[in-house]
Amino acid sequence: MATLKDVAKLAGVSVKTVSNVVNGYDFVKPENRRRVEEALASTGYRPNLGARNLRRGRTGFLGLMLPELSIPYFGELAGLVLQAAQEHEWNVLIEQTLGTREREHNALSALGPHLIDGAIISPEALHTNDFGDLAPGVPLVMLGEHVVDVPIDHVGIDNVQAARIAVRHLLSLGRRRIAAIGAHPQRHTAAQRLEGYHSALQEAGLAPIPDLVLPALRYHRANGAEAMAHLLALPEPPDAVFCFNDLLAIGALRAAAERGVRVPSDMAIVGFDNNEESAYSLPSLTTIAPDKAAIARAAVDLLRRRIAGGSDLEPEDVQTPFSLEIRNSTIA
Amino acid sequence: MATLKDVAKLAGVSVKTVSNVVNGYDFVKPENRRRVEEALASTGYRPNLGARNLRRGRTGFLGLMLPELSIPYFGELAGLVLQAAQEHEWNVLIEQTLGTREREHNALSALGPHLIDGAIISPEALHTNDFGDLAPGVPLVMLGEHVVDVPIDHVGIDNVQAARIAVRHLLSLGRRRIAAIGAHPQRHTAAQRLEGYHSALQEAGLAPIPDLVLPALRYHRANGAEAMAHLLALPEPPDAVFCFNDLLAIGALRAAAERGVRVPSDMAIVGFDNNEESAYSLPSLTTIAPDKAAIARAAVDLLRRRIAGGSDLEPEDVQTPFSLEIRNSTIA
DNA sequence: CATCGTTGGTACAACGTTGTAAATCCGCCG
DNA sequence: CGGCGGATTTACAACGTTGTACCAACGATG
Repeated sequence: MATLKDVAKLAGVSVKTVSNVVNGYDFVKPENRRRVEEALASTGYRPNLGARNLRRGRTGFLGLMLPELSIPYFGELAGLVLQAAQEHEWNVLIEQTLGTREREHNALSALGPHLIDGAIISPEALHTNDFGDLAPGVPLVMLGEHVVDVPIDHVGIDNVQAARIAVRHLLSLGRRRIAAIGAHPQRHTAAQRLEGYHSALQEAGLAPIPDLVLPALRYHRANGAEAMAHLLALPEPPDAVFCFNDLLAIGALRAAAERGVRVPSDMAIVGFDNNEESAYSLPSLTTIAPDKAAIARAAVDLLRRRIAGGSDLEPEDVQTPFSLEIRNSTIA
Repeated sequence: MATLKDVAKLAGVSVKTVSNVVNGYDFVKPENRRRVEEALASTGYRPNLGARNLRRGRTGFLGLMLPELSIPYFGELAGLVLQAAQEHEWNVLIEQTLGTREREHNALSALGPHLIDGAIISPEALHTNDFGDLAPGVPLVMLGEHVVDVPIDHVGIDNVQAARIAVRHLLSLGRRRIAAIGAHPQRHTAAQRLEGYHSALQEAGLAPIPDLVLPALRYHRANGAEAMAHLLALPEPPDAVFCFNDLLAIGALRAAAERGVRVPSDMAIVGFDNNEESAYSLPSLTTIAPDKAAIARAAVDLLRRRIAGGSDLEPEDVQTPFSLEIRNSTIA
């Protein structure tokens, strides 16, 4: 593997001159530039990024920590983060936390200060005090969950409002017994979506029915199916369900179909995330559609700002837009 | 950020002694070891991996190049590769090629020799001669597509046999007009699956019907829907379809439903990949299920072998197991 | 008592790059 | 022709780590 030294020897100039050519420094005699470029080409020189970064004090890597790439939302988001990072010549190191606090903790400390210039983390189980001693000095952006009392940049959507809009949509269709699937004791986003759900009901003058609010330990399809089965076994089943993500909704859809419950006529369903698959389910899924590309861009931009600007900036909380994507699971 | 030097000064020993403690060298006086460990803890020392790798000549990174993380198959696969790599203390750098030859080319040359110890690539458009000058000396493992005349390790499944089994299954159900969706002029896997399709038909003594073999430029849901629409517009539509991946099948499922064609009674559908979503579609999708975890492990193992053993090893071609997952899109 | 091996420790160089400061070149002005 | 100033090039150090070679102390061995 050719180094600057090899190229320099071949071209008959100093190492630094080669470095200058490589880095686009202006004042190099045309003759020398030509010779160097020739030598560069003939050796197939590639800069050793490790050495370069050691010297420059940057690594050129961003860390991206998320629960699981196999979850469509995160797969889609990761792809967009990769694109956004690439536009600023960053490579991305992805770490899967599997949603456990321990793994999130590990990921945060393993991607030490020297490995990455900054990190984007989508936490599920992290606690406030996990941030203190970990990765000190590494700029961090949180996605989704907003741990309030830690001064960290955050990107997300207005979950309360989004949930409210979803439920209002169901109300506008005349549904009155509206269930919710996805309550969770620890997850902040779950609490927010629940709040939006409740406030929409209240706006409509409806009393909350505790039996219609179902928890979900995980947000997978199986959990949605299970919850829907439970709802359908109630003496008075709901006529609509708001699921806190699309996977839950897809599971719910299946459980309904298995029991001969027709969607949307007997049961309207709304999801959250707008996974690609949701446009193709049968029926297609009405869902809250966050602007994932905007989230990815905002996260990378916040990191850029903080990496450039230092750590004394006020933490920012960026709210990205979303929309309600109306499909056949609510209107045939 | 603390360095070895800082720790050494604090502990009152030489830099190397600290390095020795950090790296678990045996012969350090207990007293000194204690002092060093104390200093290590109090400074919160983290080794600078860049510098360490510069010194050691390895990077600790694997490259993973695939078309798009938002495609479920690749999202799931990437997650498993991450896990397999993590077991051997490798970090993974993911590069999205978006399936274009140019991007695949770039990815291959950008993740230069110094950035990664080896790469796993799932090519879609790469040509034979793209491998020559790129990343010389970087061990490479190819997934899926098998570019035959390049001596590179390869992991995949027996596509011909898998396709044959899928089509045999349809034949065993009494279907006789069996279509195929996913033919593609360049893709090697497409050719193999087509071959399996044809050979199964031949076994059954059926003549191939060219009109029933549909191409797909991309393997997305939309392409499957489009193809199915086309099939249903034929004067004599098929009674079954073998789709070359699950996304095509999901799209086909939807197009069928939109036209009131019942699956499986009017039309049986088989997919390929066993995406998680396919167990939850309506009806659930019969599909070829590759052992993705085995693929991920095999790829990482091949890389380990080659990184350790040198480049003069014979290229290996590992075939991983698969199974036919029978669900409701073929049997109600 | 000289020698030896083991244990414990150190100084130095090197990995490949780039910033700094200093050296050299060259045309041109006076 | 001496010298000035910009253009061009260079040597050197440094980033943080670890391998190599070497030194020192010590108890045991002959």
